[in-house]
Amino acid sequence: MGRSKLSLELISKEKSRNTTFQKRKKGLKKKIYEFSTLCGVDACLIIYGPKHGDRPVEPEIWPENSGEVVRIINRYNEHSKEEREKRNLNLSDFFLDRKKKAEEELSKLRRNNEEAYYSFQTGDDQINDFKEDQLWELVTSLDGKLKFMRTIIGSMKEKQGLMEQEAATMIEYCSLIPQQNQNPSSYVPGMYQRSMGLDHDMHQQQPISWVNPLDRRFPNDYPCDQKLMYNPSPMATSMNGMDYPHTQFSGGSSSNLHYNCPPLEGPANGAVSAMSKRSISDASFHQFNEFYDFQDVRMKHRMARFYKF
Amino acid sequence: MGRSKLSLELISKEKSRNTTFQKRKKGLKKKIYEFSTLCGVDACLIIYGPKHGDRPVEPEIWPENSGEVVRIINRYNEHSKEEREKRNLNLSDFFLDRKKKAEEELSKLRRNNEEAYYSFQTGDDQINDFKEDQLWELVTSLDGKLKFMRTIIGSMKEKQGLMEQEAATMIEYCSLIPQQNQNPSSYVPGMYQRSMGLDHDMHQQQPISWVNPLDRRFPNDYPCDQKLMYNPSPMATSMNGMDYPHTQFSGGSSSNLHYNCPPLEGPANGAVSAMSKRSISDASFHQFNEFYDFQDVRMKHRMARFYKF
DNA sequence: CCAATCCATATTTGGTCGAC
DNA sequence: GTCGACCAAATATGGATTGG
Repeated sequence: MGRSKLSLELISKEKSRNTTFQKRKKGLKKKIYEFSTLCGVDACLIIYGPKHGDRPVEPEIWPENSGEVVRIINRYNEHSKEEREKRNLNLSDFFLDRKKKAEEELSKLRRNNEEAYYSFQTGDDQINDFKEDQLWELVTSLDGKLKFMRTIIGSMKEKQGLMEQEAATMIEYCSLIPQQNQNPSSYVPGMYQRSMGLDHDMHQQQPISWVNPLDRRFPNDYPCDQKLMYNPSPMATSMNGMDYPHTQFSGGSSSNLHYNCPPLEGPANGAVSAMSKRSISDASFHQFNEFYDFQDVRMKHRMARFYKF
Repeated sequence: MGRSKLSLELISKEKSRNTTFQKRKKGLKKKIYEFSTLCGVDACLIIYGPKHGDRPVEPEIWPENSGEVVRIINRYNEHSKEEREKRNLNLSDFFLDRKKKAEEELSKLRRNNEEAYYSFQTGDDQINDFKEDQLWELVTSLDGKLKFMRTIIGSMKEKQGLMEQEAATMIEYCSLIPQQNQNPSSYVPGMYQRSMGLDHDMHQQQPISWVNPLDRRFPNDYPCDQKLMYNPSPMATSMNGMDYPHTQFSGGSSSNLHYNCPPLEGPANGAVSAMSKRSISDASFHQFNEFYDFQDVRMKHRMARFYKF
């Protein structure tokens, strides 16, 4: 009988496909084992089998020791992160510095979160409970926020010709921020917050104001004209035209349901300086980042641009 | 001459080790390509070559597209995370069922997100841009939300003796939800949203109301007395005392800056039925979950209890 | 030194069959 | 049906050779 020639396309018959899967999987593992042994190199293999209909697919790995796999994956991630950073070398030092600091803070915060998480799981933490109505308020509020954001997004149709390189950089940046944090400096210093319509349990209240899109000034602590100051190739060329997010607040609607975020530090107090808008906390950005799904990814890019880059 | 038999140990001669490395690497990639194609499965390969003395080792991957590799790695990470979480199998069927459904939806949403992400990265998606002031509104709003939540949390001191087992289940549930989603059913059907104090670009507006903590009723579509209805061991025993989150909205403060979330479906329309509160969307929950950090994890637990369990 | 090619043989694997 | 074993063709690949 002998072996028939293979046709390099999906094997149609499920039965023989499964057989081939098993056989070749075995062969593959043997190959990679030999390879790794003979050449003395790190290698790993991840295989997702065809879903067997009922159970969720189990990944098959080589080496069997998943710790090894994680190690190699991390090594890879490290590498690709470095790659990413290398590609970002055409950013100005100004932005690189900001990025670096954010990353440092992030990893610290992540550690904190993990510690909190596990100390909780192991019962080292105390469990507090809350009033139902308060919890429901939160949900309601968040759903409202969501709806609001979607509406805003839906109304945002203007484009600014964001260059692809820039976009890639930003999405990369976003992908560096998969965690929330618990940094108390999560407030916008000196920035009055818009109300969420609930003053329950709030003690500090005062009218809020919001960004008036027509009242803009260029900040003087920020490179308004990137092209002149850095000319960092692709980024810079699309940097102009969006250097005025650091606006003073003024006018705008107000609510009788509100609260304010008192300034924590920084120069701002009362009138909001450009700096205070610049220094909006990482926490906020991270939460922003987490809060919206990929459909809203474009917004993230804009945020990243204003915030970090 | 022909081929000599291999000895399955590190090849000592650097020269021939390198040759073998090159040859077998190629063969391995071919194998995995065939494997993946023939069997139609996800697979990826990471190889670290021997360091060439001078330059840092470059990883070789298959598929060549590093995005694919990242996707598969993430899938693997997701999986191992879920594995870890499956250790808590001592849940009642009631909760297991809910958990399973949530997991399924989640993985679907993740897929969607990943697709969106990569289609974006490869430029298949369009890049839309937004107005700065709108973006800043969002940040401001989110920061305000954060502050609000912290204040609420600070004021929540009552405890209800949440049992540890229950807490573990909930944190597990929460940790299953690391992604946002783009499900349009993210709104609370029939639930009026509290305002965020911004009616810019909003077209549907009407006065909002919010949960009055004093106006509570027990819903009749929800197991008020878990102990009698299910008695699902550890969970149920702590279920009583928090079965009245499904309150009709009434009274409360209102804002002149607001919007509403129109009912999408379900029985609720106008007055909010208990059911409508029950059926608050997963999307909302996920976003809630993402929005707050571990310091606020206790709140998540309560949410999970009201929402899912 | 590297890469491509050749060659002969080592290995892999599709199809089949039998045990369970 | 799942598994392993078997068989023969298909592949992979050490090692030599060739061409830079």
